[in-house]
Amino acid sequence: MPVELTPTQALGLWHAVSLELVRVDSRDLTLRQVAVLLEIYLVPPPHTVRGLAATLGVTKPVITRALDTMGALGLVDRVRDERDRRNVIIKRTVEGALYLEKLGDLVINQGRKL
Amino acid sequence: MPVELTPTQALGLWHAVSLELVRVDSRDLTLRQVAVLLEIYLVPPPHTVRGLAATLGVTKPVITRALDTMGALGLVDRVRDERDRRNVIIKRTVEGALYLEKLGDLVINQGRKL
DNA sequence: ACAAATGGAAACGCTTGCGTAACGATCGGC
DNA sequence: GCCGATCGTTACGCAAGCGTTTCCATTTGT
Repeated sequence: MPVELTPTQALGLWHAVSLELVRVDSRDLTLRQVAVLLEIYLVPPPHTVRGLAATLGVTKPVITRALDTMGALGLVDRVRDERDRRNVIIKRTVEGALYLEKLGDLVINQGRKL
Repeated sequence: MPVELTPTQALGLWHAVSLELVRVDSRDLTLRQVAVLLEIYLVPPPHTVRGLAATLGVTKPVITRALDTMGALGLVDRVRDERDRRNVIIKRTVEGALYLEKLGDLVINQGRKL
C-alpha cells in the first residue's frame, strides 16, 4: 500500500515534523538514536548490538552508546542472552513504545495538514 | 491536499528515511540543523538569526552555530543586510537546494515502498 | 548627539558523541 | 582442554553542540 507524495509534500512533511520535534522534545535524540529506536520497535526481534550496527552501517560502539543513552531515558532495555552469554538482547519498553506512538501521531497529524 | 497515513505507515516512513540518512549521509546533520535548513528553503525569505531562533524555540547562539556548520558545508550562506547592518540575511545555495532535493526524493521513494 | 535598545557573534566551561584500539567474557572447533 | 574467534563494552583523545554571558556594531528615540 504505497504512499504517493509530491516533492513539496515530502519536504513539507519532513519540515513540519522536524520542527515540532525540535520545539517539543527536550530529549533531543540524534538521528542515529532515532534510527536505532525505530529499528528495535518496527523490526521483529531479537536485536543485538552487532546486528543493529550492521543494519545501520556503523560501528559497535556507536550502538552501545546509543543504547546507553536511550536506556538511561528508559526507552530501551538490555538483557544478556542466556543461550549465548556473549550476546545482549535489546528489549522494548513501555516508555519507548509510548515515545514512538507520539512520533507516529506527529507524522500523521502533520501529514494531514499538508 | 492532506496526506492520510496509518500509524504503521507513519512510523515505517520515518524509520526507512532515518535509516537511509544514517547509512548514506556522512554529513550527519543534527535534527536542529535539518529543521533550520528546511525552514530556510521552504519558507519565503528573508530569514534572520533572530527569526529562526524564535521559530525553532531556541536561543540565538544555537542558530549561529548551526549556520556556522552548514555554511562550512556550503548548504547556506550569510550576507549582511545593507538596509539594517545589524541584521544578517541567510541565503540559500545551490548545494543546499540539491541536498534537500535528495532528501525529498528519499522521502518519496521510501513512501512508495510502504 | 548621545543614551538605550537591538542583532548577531564570540567566549566560557561543560556535556555528549565520535573513531580507533584495546579489553574481558564466552563460545566453538579440534 | 585449549586456542582462536566472536560479542559487547571500555578507554582514549578529539570534535562538536550546548546554555549562559558578554561583547561589538549598528540603529533608534528623544
